[in-house]
Amino acid sequence: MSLHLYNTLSRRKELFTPVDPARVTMYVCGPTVYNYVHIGNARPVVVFDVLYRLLSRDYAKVIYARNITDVDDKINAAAKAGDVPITAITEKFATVYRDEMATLNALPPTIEPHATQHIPQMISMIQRLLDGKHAYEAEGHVLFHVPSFAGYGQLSGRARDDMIAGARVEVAPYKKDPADFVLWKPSTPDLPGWDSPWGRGRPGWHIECSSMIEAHLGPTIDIHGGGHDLIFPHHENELAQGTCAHGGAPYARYWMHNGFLTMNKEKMSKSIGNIVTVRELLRHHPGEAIRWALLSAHYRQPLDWSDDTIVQANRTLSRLYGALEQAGDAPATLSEPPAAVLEALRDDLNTPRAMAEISNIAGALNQATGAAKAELKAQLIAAGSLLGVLQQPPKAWFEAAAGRKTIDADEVERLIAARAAARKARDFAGADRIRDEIAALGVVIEDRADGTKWRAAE
RNA sequence: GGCCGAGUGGCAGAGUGGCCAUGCAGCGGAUUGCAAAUCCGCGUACGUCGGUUCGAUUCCGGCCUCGGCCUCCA
Repeated sequence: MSLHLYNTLSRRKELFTPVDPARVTMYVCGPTVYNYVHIGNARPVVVFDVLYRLLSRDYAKVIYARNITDVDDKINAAAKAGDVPITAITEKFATVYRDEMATLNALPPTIEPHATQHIPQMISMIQRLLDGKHAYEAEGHVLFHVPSFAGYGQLSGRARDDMIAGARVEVAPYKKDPADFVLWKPSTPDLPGWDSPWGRGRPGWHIECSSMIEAHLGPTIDIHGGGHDLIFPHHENELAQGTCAHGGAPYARYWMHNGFLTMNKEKMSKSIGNIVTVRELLRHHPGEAIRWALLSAHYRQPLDWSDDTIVQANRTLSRLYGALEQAGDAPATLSEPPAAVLEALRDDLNTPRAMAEISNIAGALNQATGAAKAELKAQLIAAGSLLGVLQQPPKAWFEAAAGRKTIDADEVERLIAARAAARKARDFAGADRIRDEIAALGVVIEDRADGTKWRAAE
């Protein structure tokens, strides 16, 4: 059992060794809850869910935290626009998010900390940064002083001069250094705010994650994950403030970042407007197919999303569920996941390779008989459990597909019975006519040894 | 401009210094009353120009194209 993970910090694959094998810690940046999430937002959730499943196999206790950012200017704007309280926005979308991610078969994280429930911890961390001369107060703001941390820039691989040269925003006049970032900012009376030693205000974005990590996971965590775009500035800043608040102790040992989902080769983003929401996709496709599609490319590679992506994923899953279905009578013995699948995932979460192995198992299962059939079926299910797929009864998969098409099952059954009668009478022309009627209902039938089965056509 | 990543067959997408990826679609065959499902087989795939090598899609260099980050962003 040797897990290798690509570490953004070192820019290479490294053997994973936790600080404490009895308590493995992992933190992934979650959503700011002000709107429905798009399919790109779901990628890290699904990717790190696979990692969580893999770690949970090998370590007795894995603490996985995924935060909810529920204080943010965009939330304030959304509340104002809808003329509703802030919490009406955050509670609604946090619930929607949780439900949607569950539909994608993502296990609930161990902890889902909310930013607003950790204000005292943030104030405490900011105070420590002030005491250590890593931060200063200016015009009601508290800012992290970047030059106070020599290691700044190591995660994103940026030199300070480049950052200053490339800065595309106006530098606030109260900053001692252009790279300094906000830990605490003042709130006007109409905005959410908390009392602090620096007046009524609210936290900056970066300090939220660091404080929640400290509160729930400890000063040094094993794995910190998120989308590629968070490397700079968010994770670079987290790394700086977290390290400085802990007297130089390492903040996170393995930094992992998933690549982007693109739409026509362009980043999917709310500001560009080329987004597809998870909510919309779930109207037409099973969550499991969305999950399969998200895992069909290696997590660090870009993945171009199109209608075809999800259609292909759906068909592939139908083939796999078909293999399980025809093995229906074989008792599913308990099985360890096949070594090849495990090996692929332990090589920096190579999900496409794992999927290729799964396809091979399905092919073997389709041909197997007797004990081999039971064993292969169990292997397929065990392999699927690592990826978070193939865990429902095949029947449920195919019925759900039919359910999305609003098919009259009674009518289909009636026609199948009529066709069976015609076939028995060797009236094949009549049988074929009935099959055309069935096809017209959007149903495909299969004559099998144990009778005629039907499923929804695409 | 700085930093980073990518270019593989009709599509998606792994991987490798010489031999099958895998899936979807297509074609041919087996099977079937006919289908469907399944199985078997098929298709001069590795952006481009050089270099190293007995041999490069894989290593090295140049070039072209595309994308990401540079304080909103998964």
